Amino acid sequence: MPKQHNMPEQLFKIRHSLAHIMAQAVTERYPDARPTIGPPVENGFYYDFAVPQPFTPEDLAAFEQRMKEIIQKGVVFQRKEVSAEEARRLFAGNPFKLELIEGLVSGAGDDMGESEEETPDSQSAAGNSQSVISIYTHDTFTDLCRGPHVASTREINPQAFKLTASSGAYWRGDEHNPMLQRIYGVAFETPQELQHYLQQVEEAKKRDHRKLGRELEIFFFDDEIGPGLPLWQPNGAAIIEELEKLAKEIELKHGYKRVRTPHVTKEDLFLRSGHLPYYAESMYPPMELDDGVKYYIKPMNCPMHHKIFGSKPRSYRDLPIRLAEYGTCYRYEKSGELFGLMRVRSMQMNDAHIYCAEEQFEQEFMDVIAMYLEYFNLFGIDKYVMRLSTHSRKGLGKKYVDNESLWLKTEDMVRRAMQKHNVPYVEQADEAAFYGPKIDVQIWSAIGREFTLATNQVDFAVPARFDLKFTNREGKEETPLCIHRAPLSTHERMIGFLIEHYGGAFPVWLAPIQAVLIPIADRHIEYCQQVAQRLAEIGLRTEVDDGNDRMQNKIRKAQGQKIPYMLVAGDKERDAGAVAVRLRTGEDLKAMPVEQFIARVQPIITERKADL
RNA sequence: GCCGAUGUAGCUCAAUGGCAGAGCAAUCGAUUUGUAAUCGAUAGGUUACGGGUUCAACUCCCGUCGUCGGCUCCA
Repeated sequence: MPKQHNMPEQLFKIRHSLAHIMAQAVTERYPDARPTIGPPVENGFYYDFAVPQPFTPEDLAAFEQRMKEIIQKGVVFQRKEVSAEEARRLFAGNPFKLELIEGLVSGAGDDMGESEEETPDSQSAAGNSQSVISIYTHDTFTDLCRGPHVASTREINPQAFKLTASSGAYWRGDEHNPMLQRIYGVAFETPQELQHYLQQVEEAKKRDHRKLGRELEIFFFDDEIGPGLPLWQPNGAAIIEELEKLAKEIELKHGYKRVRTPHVTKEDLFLRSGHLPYYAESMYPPMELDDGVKYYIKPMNCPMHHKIFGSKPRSYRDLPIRLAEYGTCYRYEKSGELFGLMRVRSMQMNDAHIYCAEEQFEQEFMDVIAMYLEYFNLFGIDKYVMRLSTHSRKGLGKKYVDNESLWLKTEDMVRRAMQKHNVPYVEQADEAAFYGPKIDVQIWSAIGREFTLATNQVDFAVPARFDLKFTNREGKEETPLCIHRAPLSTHERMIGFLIEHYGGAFPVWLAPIQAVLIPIADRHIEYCQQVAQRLAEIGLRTEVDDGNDRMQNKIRKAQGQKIPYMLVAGDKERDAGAVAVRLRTGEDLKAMPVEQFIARVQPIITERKADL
């Protein structure tokens, strides 16, 4: 996603000006530091510096203090337009600024670090010759900048910002470029808004799936097993089972057939698919057998499914053919990219491949979109963005299959299908798969990191590499299109997301433990076990808390585990064949016969309702 | 992979070069309780791992591994 600057004008100016003030503080303390770019961003701002030594936490505290002093002086920001020569002279000691100036001169970009839209054809030369170079000066500091800025630092509340972090960042976001040091700040108009934001961040940390996953005993990582390789505890496995059950039901309804494929395969398969050598760095290294044949652990399932499609002659009458598998894949993600369950090295994908004729494409593609919406509606997921990810011309032959007309054609197919069915989406160039455009569903983790949850991809290239064919109406051989889709993402990312989405309080059908039986005294344990047995008969995941705690503490523990139903049983309930039902919301439904509880719960589970 | 921070009991955290501790969890005992913490006792550690400095290292230094915050990348 590009950085969106849809914040109010004044806030934009405050944040942008704070970035300049920070640059002043930094260059005062470290005259060797070379400021590069420093834009406002969501919730604040950052500035990247080229420095000989990375900043320390003490540096940040000192910068923040100095910034407050500068703000309190009430200095003004002054804009001045300069010629290219003057700009070059002013920033002669700063190669990064000089690069920016050359960019401005050639009309390629600005000091916000944003590249202009990649539309070389439509781009007239108009902006180039007359691009304005402006500088802003406040106090002792002058920066190359488009602006706008506050008129005076009196518009900035010195108590309404905070420097939060420093980290490395590559110049212009390219890992082949030198690494700069970035300082992040958060900033608002008032101290109250800052406090509110900081509190929100604290609240979000409580929903973090890494924290909840441990507390709720859903999954964990172990040093001896390896980074990015989660172990699913019984609670996590219960969630997985439910998701697979859901997927199988829905996919059956949508005409999918289930297949199973091996986890390892000869190198030849991935050479054929084109993943090797291109994708090799994201794959676990091969194992070489005695005869010198290399085998890889699969990073995706598609080539295997292609083989199944190609295993016999296909007629147009057979299409579309939809092959589904919860395939287990392994990807050697770079160590620094791992992130709890959201980014792992072993994963189980809600994968399927749909082979269809071109005239069937729209219906198949939209059926997948409908499936997404069906799932999202079920989970109550509404904070997502559907993104049409398209190719870029400069990536043709490198990141993307080199066939521009097919790209344009398939992108248009997707675009028209989405528009015709009124599904909102945004478009993002240069994010496509190497074999075709796709609809990605973007979501955000509790701490605000963006991920692709589900994906729906067009593949106009790989079926041909596998010589996939069907016989069309005219008796001629034709290559099918392939749709790769994963509406439920991978178990790992989906469950990571769902933990945060529900804050650990899963709907009953997904809850790892659906009801806990709480005996009031030891003499009620046996009765509780009988009830638990009965509940197990209808498929409820139940436990009896026969521990030595008092009932109150058992409730507290169940509450902490976010178990939907707490079923309390004492003398009265035992004698009446009843349980006293307490919901995790705190609501007390009082005693009811066990069969009445079952009658309440069963439809909630089978219909996968959100309520308790 | 890169930059930085960080790693103490299952979990959350103390101990700033001088005997490694607390709360929760666990185990045992007592209690038998009516809707968010009953009481007591016990056990739990080669302070991530490997080197080094020092009379003495959880503490200082170096390396490895993991984790966290970013960058890059992605289901």
